[in-house]
Amino acid sequence: MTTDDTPDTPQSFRSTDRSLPIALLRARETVMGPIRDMLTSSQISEQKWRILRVVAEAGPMDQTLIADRACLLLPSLTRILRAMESDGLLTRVQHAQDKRKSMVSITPAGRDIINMHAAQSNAIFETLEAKFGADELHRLLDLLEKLQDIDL
Amino acid sequence: MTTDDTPDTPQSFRSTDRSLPIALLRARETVMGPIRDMLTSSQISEQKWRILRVVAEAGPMDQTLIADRACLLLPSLTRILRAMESDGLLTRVQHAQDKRKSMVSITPAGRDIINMHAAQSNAIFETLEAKFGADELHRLLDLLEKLQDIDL
DNA sequence: TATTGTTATACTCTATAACTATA
DNA sequence: TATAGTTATAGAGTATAACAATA
Repeated sequence: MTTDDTPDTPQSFRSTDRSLPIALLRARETVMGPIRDMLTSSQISEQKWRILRVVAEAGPMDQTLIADRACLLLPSLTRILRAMESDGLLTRVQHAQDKRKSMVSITPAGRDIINMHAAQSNAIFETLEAKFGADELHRLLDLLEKLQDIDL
Repeated sequence: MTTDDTPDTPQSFRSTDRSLPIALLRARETVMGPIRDMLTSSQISEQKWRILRVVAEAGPMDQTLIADRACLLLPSLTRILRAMESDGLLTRVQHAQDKRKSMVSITPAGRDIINMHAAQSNAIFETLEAKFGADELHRLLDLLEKLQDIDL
């Protein structure tokens, strides 16, 4: 067939640069480079780092909320929290009213991990601000914050 | 000590909403929700989907470049490409000049997978455009594209 | 009945190093 | 010597379902 309504190579897709999931992933890989170097030195995985940041920020919270804020599934979180509790970075106590829940808090040792990386983490952010542009960086963060709340 | 220059709970970190790696991850999770539903129905992993998109877009390319564009490590890529080749979605041929390289191309069957999801994928994008705002979505994509190229 | 969290299981991806072959 | 890709291996995360305790 020389005439064909369904060509083999249709122009039906955006370039991957304009694919939001791929663009978000590539951008994240760029930013995570120096963060990974930082975390490798203290044997903390990216997931544990997110959990520490989330719990340090919002105080005692239940696991369903941690899973949501740190982008982890509950079964993964169960395993990771068990390890972090046994390393003394977090504590879990049963909720007084709703005994199904366990409330997770950060310990001083957990906070030490965060403080230990505060200077380096802020330096990475400042470098990014300088190279990317402070205005654009904050505009990007605004847009990402808004995107998180879209219901698809 | 009642006076202490290094408080236990220093305000030294941005909120996680303003942490670029976490914000990028949360935003991506939001967008990936419907995409995951779509891919589950055809048994294609996110990684395979990225590889198909990248290779379909740029034609025959070597594996190091695919790894870069699809955000995968070479050892992971080796395994995934072996499976995809055996499923008939891609072909690999040794580069004529540089015999260390193997050039990867998409097959008609691979392109079928892409075409099969084109309508649904575009519908997801259009929903997003409607809910998020077309202008802001394109501004976000511009910023992400710029961020990918920052050297940290 | 629904929700919170755990366990079980199979699979996949990650990360690193060591290796082959080619340049 | 350096690069492209493979293999090996250990570890970690993902995804789903089934389950116990509690609401």
